[in-house]
Amino acid sequence: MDVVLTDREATVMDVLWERGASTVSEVQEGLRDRLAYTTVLTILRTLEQKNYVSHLEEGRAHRYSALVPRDAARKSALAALSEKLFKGSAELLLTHIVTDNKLTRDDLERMQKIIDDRTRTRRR
Amino acid sequence: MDVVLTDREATVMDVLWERGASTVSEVQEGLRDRLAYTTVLTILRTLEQKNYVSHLEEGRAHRYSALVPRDAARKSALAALSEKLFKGSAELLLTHIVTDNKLTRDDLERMQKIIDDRTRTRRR
DNA sequence: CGCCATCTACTATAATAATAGTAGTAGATA
DNA sequence: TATCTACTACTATTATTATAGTAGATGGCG
Repeated sequence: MDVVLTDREATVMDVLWERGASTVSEVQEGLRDRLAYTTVLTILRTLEQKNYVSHLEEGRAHRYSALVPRDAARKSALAALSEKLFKGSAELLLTHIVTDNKLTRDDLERMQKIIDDRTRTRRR
Repeated sequence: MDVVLTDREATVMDVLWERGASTVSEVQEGLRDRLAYTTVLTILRTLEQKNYVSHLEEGRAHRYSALVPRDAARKSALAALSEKLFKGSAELLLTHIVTDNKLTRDDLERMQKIIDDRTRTRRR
């Protein structure tokens, strides 16, 4: 499943992923930027149209919940970026991450471990 | 410097990065998708307006060249994605890459080596 | 030297994103 | 029960993206 989110949509999905099913007001409160109530509602509608969220009636209000898992969104976005600027190569992408000068030796060691673990649990 | 490219813009920049300075026709030929000449021109204009490319007159034609290096675009895009879906964490991002099931053991080992090398040449 | 092909400049259009206002409804409350 | 207020539905606006057409200029060729 391909999950394509705009920046703003991602921030809204984040609220749903973090808090779970939420009403429009709750999402609005959960956002860092102060957006109009109707703006938040519009975004949720768009997301619903894309089938990324659904809602249940709850009294007069609607309670929205994420239909797509965060990981799916992450995976899609990574794949898209890799295609767009890294010739579809995960390795090239990783190389860019690890050659980032902001990373400390500690960061690198933790990354090392992440790959280590993965290599060990990998079946082939 | 922040380099934000749309998908299509990225494919055009790719041609410039690969072939070096090119005329509109050359870019058009270098693109996988067959776009109208004027479409390619329009995209180059947009990129010029964003200061990502510049051009020199060459006879009646213009020869466009990239002003931003590919690495800068990659870095910007990675940072943006990390912010958007990975809470700004490079590690989280990396974790997602390496847990991708499409990666073979070989891929992982090469990644391992990339980090190894980086760790060794790292000053702190 | 006149015409044609090639180029740029300008304009256009449909789609999507980001943001929000207005109208109308229905539950809660005084 | 009448009113207020929170909530959704619908509409609107501005910006950007993606794509391309038309007009006008110009250089090369026959």
